[in-house]
Amino acid sequence: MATIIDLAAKAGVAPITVSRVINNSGYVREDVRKRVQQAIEELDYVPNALARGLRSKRTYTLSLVLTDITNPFFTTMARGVEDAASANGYMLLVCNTDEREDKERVYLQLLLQKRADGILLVPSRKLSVNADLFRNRHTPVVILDRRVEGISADVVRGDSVQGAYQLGVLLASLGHKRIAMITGPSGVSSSEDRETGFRKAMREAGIESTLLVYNGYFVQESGMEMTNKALQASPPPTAIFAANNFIAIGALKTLQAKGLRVPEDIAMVAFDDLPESMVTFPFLTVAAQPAYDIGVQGVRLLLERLESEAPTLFREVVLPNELIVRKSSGEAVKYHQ
Amino acid sequence: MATIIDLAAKAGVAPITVSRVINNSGYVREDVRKRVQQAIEELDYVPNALARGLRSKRTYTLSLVLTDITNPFFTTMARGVEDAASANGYMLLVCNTDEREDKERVYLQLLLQKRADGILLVPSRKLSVNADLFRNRHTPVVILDRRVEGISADVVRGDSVQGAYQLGVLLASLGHKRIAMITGPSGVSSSEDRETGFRKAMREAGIESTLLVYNGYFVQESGMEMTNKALQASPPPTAIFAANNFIAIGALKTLQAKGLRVPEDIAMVAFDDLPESMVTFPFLTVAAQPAYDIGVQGVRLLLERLESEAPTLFREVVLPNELIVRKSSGEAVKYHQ
DNA sequence: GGGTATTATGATAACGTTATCATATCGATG
DNA sequence: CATCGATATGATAACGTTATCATAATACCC
Repeated sequence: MATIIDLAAKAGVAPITVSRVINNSGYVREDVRKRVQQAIEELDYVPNALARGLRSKRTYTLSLVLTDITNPFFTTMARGVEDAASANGYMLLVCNTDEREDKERVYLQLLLQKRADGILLVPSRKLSVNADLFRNRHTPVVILDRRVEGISADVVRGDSVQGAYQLGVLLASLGHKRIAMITGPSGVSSSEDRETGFRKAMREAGIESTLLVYNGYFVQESGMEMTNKALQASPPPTAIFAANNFIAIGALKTLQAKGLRVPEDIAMVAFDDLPESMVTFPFLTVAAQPAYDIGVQGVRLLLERLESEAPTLFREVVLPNELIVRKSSGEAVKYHQ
Repeated sequence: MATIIDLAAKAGVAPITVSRVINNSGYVREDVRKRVQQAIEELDYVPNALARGLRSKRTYTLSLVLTDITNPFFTTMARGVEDAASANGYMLLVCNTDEREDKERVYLQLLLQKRADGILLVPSRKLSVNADLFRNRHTPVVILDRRVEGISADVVRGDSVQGAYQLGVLLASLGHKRIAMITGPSGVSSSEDRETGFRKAMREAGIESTLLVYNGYFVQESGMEMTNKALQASPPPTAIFAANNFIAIGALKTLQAKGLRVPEDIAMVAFDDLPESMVTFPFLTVAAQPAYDIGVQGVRLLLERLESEAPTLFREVVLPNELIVRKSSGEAVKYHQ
């Protein structure tokens, strides 16, 4: 493969002059530039990003480490990250941790090795065992979607407390007194924050004491299991709050299997909307997070820090959710418990 | 950041010995290995993958260029690629082209610059304007999901002809005589192959002359538009074949908006299943492609070529689809046209 | 026309690692 | 004990690029 040395020989200049042409830096006379560009064409030259990165200490690569690439919420977020990155001349590396801290560690180490200019991370746990990887390193990090302790970084996330609170207020206002919350694991901030917000709404409505809470995982099967358990409670809930989209779909499946209609027999609300393109008949009432925007803002903060326009203190950007009321939350409840 | 030179100084050995420890290559005495490993710990060393790749000409990175990361079919395929890559010690770079050849070109150029060891490509067109990028380069390429002309590469794809044929046979056997096919653009092999397979079934059933064909794009909006047009035909179709999942969802939306019930008023079949985790009540009859497996097989062929166990000739792996009959295709039609 | 700023080009070294070749030690073998 | 293969370590150069510093040519100003 041709190198700038070959190009330099062909164009009759020094390698560094070729470098100047490629990078559009420094001074190059117009006719020299033409000669070099012609040599580039003729030799079918492809710059070696490894050598460039090694010498210049900039790879123009960002990396995104997230927990579940099959979840449309994260796919959308990733799209936001990608668009913002590529608009600024950066490539994006995406890694998937399956919510596992060991995989997270392996990937973060690999990314540090590759000298990505910056990292966007959806941490799998609030208390990260991988926080140590970032100490004494100058690779800047932005935390997305969740809070984490022990990592000095900017944070961009949706307002889980507020979104869950709104959904709770809605259910309470519809007259529900016995509500089940099916959520992710404790130790994950989004899960905990949604519980906090929802509890607050319950407390204000005076029905916190009858609240049923089930902790599981942010996947469909877990949604099914938790729903099964919730339905066995006595008295059973008249409404369910699912803490993310996959849990919600699992719940709907279980309800359908049991012959329970939504919202006639039981009401449902959930966190995270599904993309319009994937749902034939949207009917879940949700707190929709600005997934795409979380990604875009994350890149903005990261690039500011790379170009050292950022303040020394770390920032936390909390974006509001949108409450979308559809069929699944139903009408006001007409009966007593 | 610490380098192997620092480590060497600390451990009292030559840099190359440190390299041997890190790579587990050559001979190193046990006590020396221990000393070096301790130095690695103490200095919190992270190898520089840029320098490694530059010198050794191997980056242990594969890249995947696909057309639509928001489509669960491709997400699943990407999962297969990722799992297979990481199981073999390779990282994965994923790029999204939005079916645009200009974006495809930019990304392929970047990947060549980064010296990815191999590329997995879902080409946006059958006649690729970017084929030239691979000539006289030794970066091996595997084409996924589609056929392409002018690129010397292994190919792994689902059998679009067969899948579409099966769906066509099914609809014909149910008694449909007037069927609309809503598909992607001509010039994309998957789109064309599905038309070929479907037409074959129609021909064999003696109803090719009444077939309605609409070309659009593999996105929801296009599915809506094509369905609208199809319904205006005279006589209107009694069944629709959607050539991918997003087109199908668009069609369902339009049918619902018009108050048409599926399958009672009009039957539907489609290509590509949606993941179980995303659909509450699966009811589309589909030809499901082995998306995950396409990814896995692609990596296998690529790695074989990297380790030069592959034959000189290029291989084409065509995986069968699974016909999943659900509600949307309905019962046998009881009426005449 | 002498001095200064701007434009243009290059020599050299360095980024951090490993390929290649060289050399030394050790144990086993007959 | 001479020989040989296995074990162990290192010196040197190279991968392809750009940072840094130096120098030359040109333009500009009073």
